[in-house]
Amino acid sequence: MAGRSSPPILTDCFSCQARQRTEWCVLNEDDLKRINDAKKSRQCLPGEVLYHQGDACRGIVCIESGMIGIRKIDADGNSVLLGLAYPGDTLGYRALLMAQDHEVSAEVLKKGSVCLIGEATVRSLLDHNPSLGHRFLWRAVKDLGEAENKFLESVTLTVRARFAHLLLILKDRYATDVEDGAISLELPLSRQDLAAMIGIRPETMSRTIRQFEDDGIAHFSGRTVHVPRIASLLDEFEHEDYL
Amino acid sequence: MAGRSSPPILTDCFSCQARQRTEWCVLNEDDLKRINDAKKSRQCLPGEVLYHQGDACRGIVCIESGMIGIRKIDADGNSVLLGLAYPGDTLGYRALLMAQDHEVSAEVLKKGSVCLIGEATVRSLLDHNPSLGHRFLWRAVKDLGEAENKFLESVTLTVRARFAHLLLILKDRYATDVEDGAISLELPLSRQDLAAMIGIRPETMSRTIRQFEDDGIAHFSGRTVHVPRIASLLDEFEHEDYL
DNA sequence: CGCCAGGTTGATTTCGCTCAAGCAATGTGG
DNA sequence: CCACATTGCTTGAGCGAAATCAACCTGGCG
Repeated sequence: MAGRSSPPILTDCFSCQARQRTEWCVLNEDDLKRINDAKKSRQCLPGEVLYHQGDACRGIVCIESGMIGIRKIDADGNSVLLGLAYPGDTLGYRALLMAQDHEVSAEVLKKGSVCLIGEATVRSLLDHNPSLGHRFLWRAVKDLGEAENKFLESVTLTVRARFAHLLLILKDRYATDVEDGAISLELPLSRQDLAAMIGIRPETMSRTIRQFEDDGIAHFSGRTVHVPRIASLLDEFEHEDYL
Repeated sequence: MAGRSSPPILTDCFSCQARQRTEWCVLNEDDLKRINDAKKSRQCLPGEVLYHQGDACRGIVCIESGMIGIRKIDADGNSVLLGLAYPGDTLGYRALLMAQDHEVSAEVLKKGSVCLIGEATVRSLLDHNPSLGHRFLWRAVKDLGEAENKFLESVTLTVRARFAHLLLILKDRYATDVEDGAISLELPLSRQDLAAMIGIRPETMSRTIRQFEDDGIAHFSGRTVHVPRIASLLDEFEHEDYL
């Protein structure tokens, strides 16, 4: 499914809606022009892989629209979704900075468009614009904190608790409808991808969803979830065992 | 055990052995003088806590000698050792950059000396010396990669495999004696801290060590370990199930 | 229509946690 | 100096959560 190359499109950094949210918002007119000239935009479709784990890093990817999944696969073929990336996020900066191959894959989950910016351009901008480096530093530090939390959770919390937490996180972005304590959300992910996000097997995901149904914590129908009481998710998440 | 404040000592950044390995190696004479004047050095003893999870961040800590453990504790009291820090490592930069409280504790594991550098000094140096920011960026990106690997391992590998990997990592620093495939190492950690590093219970650590003994993979006596064949550790680590 | 990927469900197993006891080394106060 | 806590480590018994193996059931899609 991957690899069918999509048509290039015309996008303009100056009018890019996502730019405000990116690390690039600190660029001045000149720098913005440089990046605008150097970048290549293109559409991308679900299933497409922007870069594979192990690929040489040729530059970075800036998401204008759509959704990208960051996936990591170990030697035994276990696949884990390390995170989701949205418009304004910049991908691949880590491999670029470490000057090594990509350690993760970036896979399109929802159709959208991305811009590719070559290694040389990025390096030159970084060298000559300190505040750009600061933004990336800030970003890396934030990601680092989240990664450490995930490790902590994976070794201390049960699957139920981790799934509850995942739903709480997805809520912030996907809650379509909120009324005093009750929410409903449209998940952007398949069941297997949900499973991959908390590092469990698809079967276990199914069963955990079943449990939440039976316990009245949430109702699942396709990719839409209805949670009558957000508080119950919080209970599951933090109140591991309330005795 | 914590909190008995140790005597300040005199240390000079210019002659600091650890500096070559730090982010600060990019400082010029002037900056080095500023940091040298602003810093406060002191000895620290095992058990002492340099800063607690939840403390406000007042600056950063630079390790001149000794060993520091980075610990994170969740709401239920589960303690995990996220990493070890050595001479040349700089701690607390994350809380400082994010301008928030420390998310982890830094606990002295081996006697040594550290330098404390105030928030204002660090910020001013960062603002006015771009390459310092680049060094920290590089460092954060490296830590991020490691953190993600730990998450991946925790959800895919067995305890045996994770422990084998931990030994392989400790080997690089603590292998006291190597002869064609056989090594012996002096662990810097108690059993419970070893357990905390891979997110398991002390009892499980005991049993895993027992297994390694029984399988002839390693021999443990106190804190010294003898591994007749390093290859067997590698097998445990990557060859999860070879059938 | 057959095929296949995604999802659910059931039966079974296994790995690691919990609870509990015991033990050696160390410390501590009378 | 001994009686005693205390702390770190080990071991056992039992349990429970999640993985594994396997069947089956959809809903697209050629």
